[in-house]
Amino acid sequence: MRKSREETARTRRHIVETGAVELRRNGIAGTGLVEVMAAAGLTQGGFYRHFDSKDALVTECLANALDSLRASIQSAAATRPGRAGVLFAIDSYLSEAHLKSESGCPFVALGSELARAGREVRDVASDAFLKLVDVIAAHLDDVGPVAAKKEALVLLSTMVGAMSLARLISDGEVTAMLLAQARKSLGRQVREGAAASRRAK
Amino acid sequence: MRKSREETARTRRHIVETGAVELRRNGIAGTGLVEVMAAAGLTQGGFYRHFDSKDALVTECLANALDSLRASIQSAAATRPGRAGVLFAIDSYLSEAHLKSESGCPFVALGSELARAGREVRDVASDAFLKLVDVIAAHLDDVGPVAAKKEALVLLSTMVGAMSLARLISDGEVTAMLLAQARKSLGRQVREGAAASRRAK
DNA sequence: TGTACATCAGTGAACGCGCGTTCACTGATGTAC
DNA sequence: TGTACATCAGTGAACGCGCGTTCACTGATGTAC
Repeated sequence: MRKSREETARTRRHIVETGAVELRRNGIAGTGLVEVMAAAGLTQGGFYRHFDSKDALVTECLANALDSLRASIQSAAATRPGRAGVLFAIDSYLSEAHLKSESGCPFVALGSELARAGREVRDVASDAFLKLVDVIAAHLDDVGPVAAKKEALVLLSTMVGAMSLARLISDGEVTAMLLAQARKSLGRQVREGAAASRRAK
Repeated sequence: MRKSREETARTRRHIVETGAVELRRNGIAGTGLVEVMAAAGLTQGGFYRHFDSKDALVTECLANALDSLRASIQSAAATRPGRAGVLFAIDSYLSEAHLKSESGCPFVALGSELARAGREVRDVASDAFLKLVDVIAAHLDDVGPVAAKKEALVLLSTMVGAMSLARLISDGEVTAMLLAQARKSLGRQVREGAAASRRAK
C-alpha cells in the first residue's frame, strides 16, 4: 500500500489541516491521535510515518492554525488603507461568526494550554504573535513604528481577552454585549489612537 | 479511622483549596485526582467520601479560585475611591507577581478549557465574571450603572487578554512590554473614561 | 453517664478504559542495474 | 525500457501506563438506649 511521494505529502498536509481544527475544537490534552487520524480518513497506525510524536503534530498544527489567523487578519485589514483596515479586522475578529467558529484564533482556543506547553510550541506561538502585532502595526501608519507596535499589542490583548471571555460565558446576551462593547471601545481607541499617542509624548 | 465532623469539613476545605491551586497550575485535563489528594496530604481512595466525581471537585475548586480573584480585585480597588481604585486594581492584576503566580486569575489559567467545560462549570464561571464586572463597575461611579458595566466589560477583556498572552509568550522582554503597555493604555482609558462615555452619548 | 452498635473518613489495591507508542505485515512505489 | 529488489505508507493489533472510579477493610466517631 505504499503511496507516491506526492500523495504522501498531500496526506501529511491533510493530517495537519484536520488536526489543526480538531485541536482547536477539543484542546491539546483533549485531542487523541486516533481522533485526528480518523478525521483525516486514516487509522492510527500510520501516524508515525509522518510525525515523531504527538508533540510534533501539535507544533505543526499550531503553526498552521496561527498562519490561518494571520492570513485572515491580514486580508481583512488589506481591504482598507491605514486605520480603517484595522477597524475592519477588529470587527471581523470580534464577530459572532468567529465566536462560533471551530477554526478560529488559536490564542483563544488553546490559550491556557499554550502557556503550559513546551519550549518549541511556545516559541511557535510567540513568533506568530509578534508577526500578528506587525500586521496590525503596519496599518497604524500615522504614528511611529514603535508607537504602532505598542498600540497593536494592546488592541490584540483586548481582542483575545474579549473573545476568550465571550466563549466561556454561558449567557448569550452577555456574550453579545461583551463583543459589541469591545468592538465599540476598540473602534474609538483606533480612531482616536493617533491623537492619543501624540498627546502621550 | 473515622474523623470528627469538624475535621471532615476542614479536610474537605483543604482539598478544595489545594485543588484550586493544582488545577490552575496544570489545567483541568492535566490535573489528576491522585495529585490533588497527595497535595492535600491524603491518598486517592478517600476522594469519593467528599466529592461525587472529578467534575464536582473542578466546579468547587473553580468557584473557590474565582472567589479569591474577586476578593483580591475588590480589596485592591477598595484602597482608593472611584476610578483611582480601578486603576490600582488593574496595576495589581497586570503585575509581574500575578504573571508568575500559580494561584492567579482562573480565566487566564483555565480560559480555553472553561469554554469547553460542561454547563455547571460554565455557569459558575459566568456568574463569577458578572460579579467581577459589578465590582469594577461600582468604582466607575461618575457615569451611569449601565455605562459603567459596559466600560468594565472592556477593561476586564483587556486585562484577561493581556495576561493570557503574557503567559504564553516565551520572550520575557515582549511579555514585560505587553503588560506595561496594557497598564498604560488602561490607565489612560480609565482616566478619560468618564469624558469619553459622555462624548459617546 | 455508660454501653453496644452503626456509621463513615481514610487506606491501599484493584477495575476498566483510553491514551501515546510500537510492531508485524501488505502491497504499491522507487531505485539500481 | 525492463526486471529484481528495497523501501515505506498505511493497516490492525498489541504494549504499557496513568487515569477516574470502585471496593474491602480499619478503627475512631456518632447514636440509641
